[in-house]
Amino acid sequence: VPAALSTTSYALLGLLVFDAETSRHGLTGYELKRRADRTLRFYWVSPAMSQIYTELARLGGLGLVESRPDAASDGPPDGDTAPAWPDEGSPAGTTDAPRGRRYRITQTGRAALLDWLHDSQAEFPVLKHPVALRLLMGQLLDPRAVVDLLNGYLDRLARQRADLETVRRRLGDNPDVRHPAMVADWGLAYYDSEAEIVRGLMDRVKADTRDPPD
Amino acid sequence: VPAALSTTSYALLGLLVFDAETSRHGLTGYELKRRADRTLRFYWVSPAMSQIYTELARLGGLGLVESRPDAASDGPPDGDTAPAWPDEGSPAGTTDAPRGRRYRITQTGRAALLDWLHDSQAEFPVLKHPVALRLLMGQLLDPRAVVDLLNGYLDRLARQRADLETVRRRLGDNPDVRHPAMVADWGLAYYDSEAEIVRGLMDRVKADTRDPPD
DNA sequence: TGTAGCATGTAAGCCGTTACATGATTGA
DNA sequence: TCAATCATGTAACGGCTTACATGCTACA
Repeated sequence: VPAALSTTSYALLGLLVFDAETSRHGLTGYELKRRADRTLRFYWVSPAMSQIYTELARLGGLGLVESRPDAASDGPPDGDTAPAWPDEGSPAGTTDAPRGRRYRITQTGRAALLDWLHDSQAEFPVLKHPVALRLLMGQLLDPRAVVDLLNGYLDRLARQRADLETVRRRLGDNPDVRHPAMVADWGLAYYDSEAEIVRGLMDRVKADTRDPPD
Repeated sequence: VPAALSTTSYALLGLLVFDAETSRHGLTGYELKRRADRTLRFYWVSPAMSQIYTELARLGGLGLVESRPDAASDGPPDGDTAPAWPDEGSPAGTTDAPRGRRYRITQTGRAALLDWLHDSQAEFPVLKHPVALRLLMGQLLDPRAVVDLLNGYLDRLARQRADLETVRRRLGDNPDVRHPAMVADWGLAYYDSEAEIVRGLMDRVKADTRDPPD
């Protein structure tokens, strides 16, 4: 029954849940950031490092995540024997100089995430589209500048799509990541549609240039 | 050569430019808000009233907009005779109780907007998509809940599309608003594509439910 | 030896929201 | 006369970014 969290908090909890299902050590803030860069950024945002740490501190305060000093950074790749979750106060003498902290979602955190997934009406997406915004004022520009604007966008779009494609390939058809794969496909289809629309708009601009020179 | 402005500032300047080309009185903060609600919100955001006023004050301070007290609120619809831009210090005695302020873009403002349109590389759009974010964690949910989520989104999408369609209709094929019309068409195509993608995803979720029950 | 990556944090500040306060005008 | 709309603003605060500060490890 925690106080209201931001959507970004839940997004991070989501990343931690995924990790919990595939490993036992938890994630450092740094790793969390990289995961956010890999997937979250396409559908939400990838928070700044500094925000990740503040967020982690907040979630920790609420008991939604727990953290331990990271002593076990790459010991031998033992299957089972190593302590997966070392205790806070490590036995006296072992000054292992822990290099960081590893965070795991707690049961409470899991419950909070589930609550959010269930009873919160998902808000309508917010799109901040600088290209569309500029096109809106296209009559202030030379048609060539408008075409350049749209071409620039197509380039970025292609690069973004390629990045997402890489992510998608890594997911493969593993049923464990069926939903992430669906969302990646969504993103790819979105980029494709966007590119097609923009190409259409470019044609329109070019046609307007030939026919009625304003 | 003004200090850096936020994109939202330029968006408001854009609305003021449009107004300047079709009227001579300028806009009140309130009217600006309504225009933002009509178009800006689909591709950017519609700022809160309070922000519009603060933004207007800032732009005024930079000399990018000018404002006058609003005395001429709907006099007779005279074509030409009425003073379109009353002086600040109105003649002594006329205590017309100006109900507000009307803002117009200045030449400097226009130049700043043009500069921005020309030499700023348009950033890549930012999409904050709560539905995609939730779908990402779909394995934590009952497939039925996932379908509900997507259905809810389809509903909202249809409503949003209808709103934008209304806007689009008003623009018609008037060449003066060719670019706003293009952007509206872009939005409509985007909503259509989004709906199609989501329907596809729903089918996938349903198929997954029938075949491998996880 | 130095650069890149790993790792964590604090401080300042911007952008934007909600809540609050105020008051005039219009029309049912 | 009451509600809705027009109209303008201030205050508090949340979320997030950039800039800054620190230090370790791996490797070329």
